[in-house]
Amino acid sequence: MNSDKQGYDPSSIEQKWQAIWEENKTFSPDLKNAKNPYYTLMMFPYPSAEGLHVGNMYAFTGADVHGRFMRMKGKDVFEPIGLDGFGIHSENYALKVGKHPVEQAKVSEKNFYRQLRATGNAYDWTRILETYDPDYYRWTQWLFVQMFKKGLAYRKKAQVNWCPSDKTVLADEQVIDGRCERDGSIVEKKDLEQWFFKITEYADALLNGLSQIDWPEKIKIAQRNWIGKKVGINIKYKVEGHEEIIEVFTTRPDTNFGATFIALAPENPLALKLAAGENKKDVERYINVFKKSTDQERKEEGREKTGFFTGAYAINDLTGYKMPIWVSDFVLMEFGTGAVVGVPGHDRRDFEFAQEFGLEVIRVVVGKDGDSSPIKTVEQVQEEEGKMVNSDFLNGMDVHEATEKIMDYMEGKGYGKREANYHLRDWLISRQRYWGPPIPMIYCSNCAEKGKGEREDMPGWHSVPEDQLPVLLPDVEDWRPQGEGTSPLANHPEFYETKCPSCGSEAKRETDVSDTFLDSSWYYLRYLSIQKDPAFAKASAGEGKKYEKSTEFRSDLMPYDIEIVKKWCPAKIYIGGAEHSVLHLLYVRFVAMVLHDLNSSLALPFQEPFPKFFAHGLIVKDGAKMSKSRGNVVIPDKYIEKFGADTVRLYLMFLGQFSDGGDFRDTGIEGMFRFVRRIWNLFENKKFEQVSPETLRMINKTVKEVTRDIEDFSYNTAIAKLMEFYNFISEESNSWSGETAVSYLKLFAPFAPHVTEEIWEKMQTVYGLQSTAKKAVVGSQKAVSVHFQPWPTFEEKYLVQDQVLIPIQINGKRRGEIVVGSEKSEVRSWIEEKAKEAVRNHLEGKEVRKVVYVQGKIINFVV
RNA sequence: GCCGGAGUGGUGAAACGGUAUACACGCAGCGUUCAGAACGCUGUAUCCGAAAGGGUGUGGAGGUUCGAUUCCUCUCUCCGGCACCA
Repeated sequence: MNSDKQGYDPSSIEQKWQAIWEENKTFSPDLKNAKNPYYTLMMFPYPSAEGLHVGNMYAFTGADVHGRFMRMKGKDVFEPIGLDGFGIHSENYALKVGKHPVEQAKVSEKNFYRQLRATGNAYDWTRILETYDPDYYRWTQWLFVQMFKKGLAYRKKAQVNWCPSDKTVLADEQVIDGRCERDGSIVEKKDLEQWFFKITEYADALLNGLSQIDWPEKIKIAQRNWIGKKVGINIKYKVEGHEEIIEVFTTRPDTNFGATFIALAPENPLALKLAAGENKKDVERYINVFKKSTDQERKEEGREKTGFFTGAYAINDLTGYKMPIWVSDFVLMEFGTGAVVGVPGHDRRDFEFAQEFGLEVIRVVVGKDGDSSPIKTVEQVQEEEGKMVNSDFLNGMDVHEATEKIMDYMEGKGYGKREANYHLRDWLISRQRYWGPPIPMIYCSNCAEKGKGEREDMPGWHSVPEDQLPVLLPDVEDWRPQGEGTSPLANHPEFYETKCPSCGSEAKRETDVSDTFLDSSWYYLRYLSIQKDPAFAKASAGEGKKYEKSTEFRSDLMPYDIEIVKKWCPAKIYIGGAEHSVLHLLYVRFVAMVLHDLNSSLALPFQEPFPKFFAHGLIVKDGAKMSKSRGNVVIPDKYIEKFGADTVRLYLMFLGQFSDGGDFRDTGIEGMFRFVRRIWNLFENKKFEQVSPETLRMINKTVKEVTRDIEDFSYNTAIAKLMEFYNFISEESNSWSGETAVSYLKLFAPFAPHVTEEIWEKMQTVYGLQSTAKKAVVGSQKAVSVHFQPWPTFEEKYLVQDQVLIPIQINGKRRGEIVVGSEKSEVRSWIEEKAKEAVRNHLEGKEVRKVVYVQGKIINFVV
């Protein structure tokens, strides 16, 4: 082989093509007229920290390969990108580097877009968006207003999660093991009045929708668990000597004949009401200690049960048993009714509690082990299936049957009512921070006094009229978090002082901002609706009236172009990380469902925005997720500079399965660079000739396999097959034709878009292959690009080999092989004879009892 | 504790129930070179053997099958998610 090595210069090639693509709007589809819309969406990045890291690049490249492939398959691919730049991530980074978030956003934006351009992804650069752009967050606020108008946004004083270092409240989804999702500080409880979204109203819809979408099972399971629907019964118990009724939720009413106590959550108001005399003091003290504790302390592993007796008793109607009523912190106020009925024989926690305080244990179920003795140890606690005992009319039934029977019975007697409970809580949406969209609400005390308001159930509250949006985030100097349960904006009368939209009197704006996850809950709709046409911009600035006459969509009047949305949505594929399984991926579904239920022309025609989701793997470094605090963030820039984006893309995609991710190390990246350069040299040096049958077979095989692998997101094996073809064709003795070269180049194009584009161009001008290159018309420009060429096809007839290798096994062990003409492989008896001969020495003295022959594949002798 | 996923060469990793280790990295030898870099060629699971050849091998133990990395049961280890949710 010729050892020419100077030719390939990635940086000049890549810069050249990135500029050409962007200038010609090569990858900006005509959203209105596209014939085969294919919306491929990638989760947009948080542009915080020091820049795009290789983990981001890995994810984005994988998504881009898919998009490029679909484009060559004839789809009009829309592949947008933007920045999720509002929110605590970015603000915390600004805090760290001591810069104003507005300033930092400008720096990050520039840097991220530079990096994103350098990766060579086929983004539509005419439709980028940033969540902190008033043109965007205006509509995030609009979304909030819709939530309010539909009764889905409300205020509630509640004990909420408070992160002391971020100095804001957090949603349940953002608390992991009692710690803040972002910085790991222990979350405290705080009584604050906050804005919530009623995601619980969509709990069943969110649950049921899961069965209709093509998502990884583990994400569906995570969402199912998070929603946590439990079907059971609310049972009412009378309290001896009191008017009060205690209501408990249970999924195991079948065991109710074994109920021996009641436990109340410390927050349950009944606890203090029922406690009397000496007991009252203890209960009060217990509740006070509880209030000061953190969730972390309360839920600590293996902690002994604590609690106090209130002195009161509830009556179990089934048995007449006087159940002592206790208060204990193992009972959660947020779940069910904040009270449980204790059946210590058949619930571990109840047993532990009963042991601690000497309460009676009654067995009512006998399990598989047949143990029917009194339950004395934790190991004996019977939580599984079994047969009922000591339970009157339930005796002998299995637990499932008994559960239905007893619920029917209780409902009939009026003791209780069937009920479903959910783990899912309403979405706490307000944040006491600066860097987010101000919540577009106004509170008027004048209206409040009169009991008036936009909504009957929320006197005094009005949403900001839609034509007054956005409520601009003011550029203030004291933007740092306060820590007093208010946002920095609460110090700015010039921001919050306003007039009531209803009565006109002095009123106050909400000063909290909304959660970052609201920003990202609808961005896919805005991508489709961005208008950056200069004529339009002028018109919307009041300098022209051209647009007013038309009924066309205007991005300054509407959040999204519903006609375009109908054409392109739901997105064909959504690609992103699985770490958002119960955060973003739940919220985005919820918001789509709400928008689907809008009572306006903007109502979405679908409920599930992403019928197909692909979860890419995570790139870690030294076994740990990349993060600034660990100091293991790898930025791709220096690798791109040294080897070119094509090499880095290939290298990342070759690491392993796209769904697996992996540990990043740069050993081997040079090997990939050598491969790209070899391809370059191959096209420079190898002459096109008559194609041989072997080459024809090889290229057809490669087309077949690479196509299948890309369809399966098995990029690493696709690249391996491209290498195999190279190894084959680089042999001096194997010739190729221009047509073969074209096919090969196309297969390579999604992975290495720049070098293939350069070679493609040369093939037309220098190598004189004009005829094979079809011109692609893109936008208003004519672009001749390999990325718009039809994907190569293969024909089965070329895949047939005239010689086949048949391995010979004896008792399943490989002992030899024969090479036969493929037409001969059909003749079983002949193959059998040949094979026997080939492994004669192994068969000597043995009796062949059975022969298994899989035509053209393998032959096995059983001896 | 519960629910997922994964354990294959020195390394990243391949294998519709049919030749285990494709492809690459690394390493070794050779060629090219004054020399190095780069490039090219050859070899590279492991054990016995000079070789031919043979034995053993996909975390471990069983099972189904003519044949198992692949399917089933049990078990160990690692990684992710959830967790005092009644």
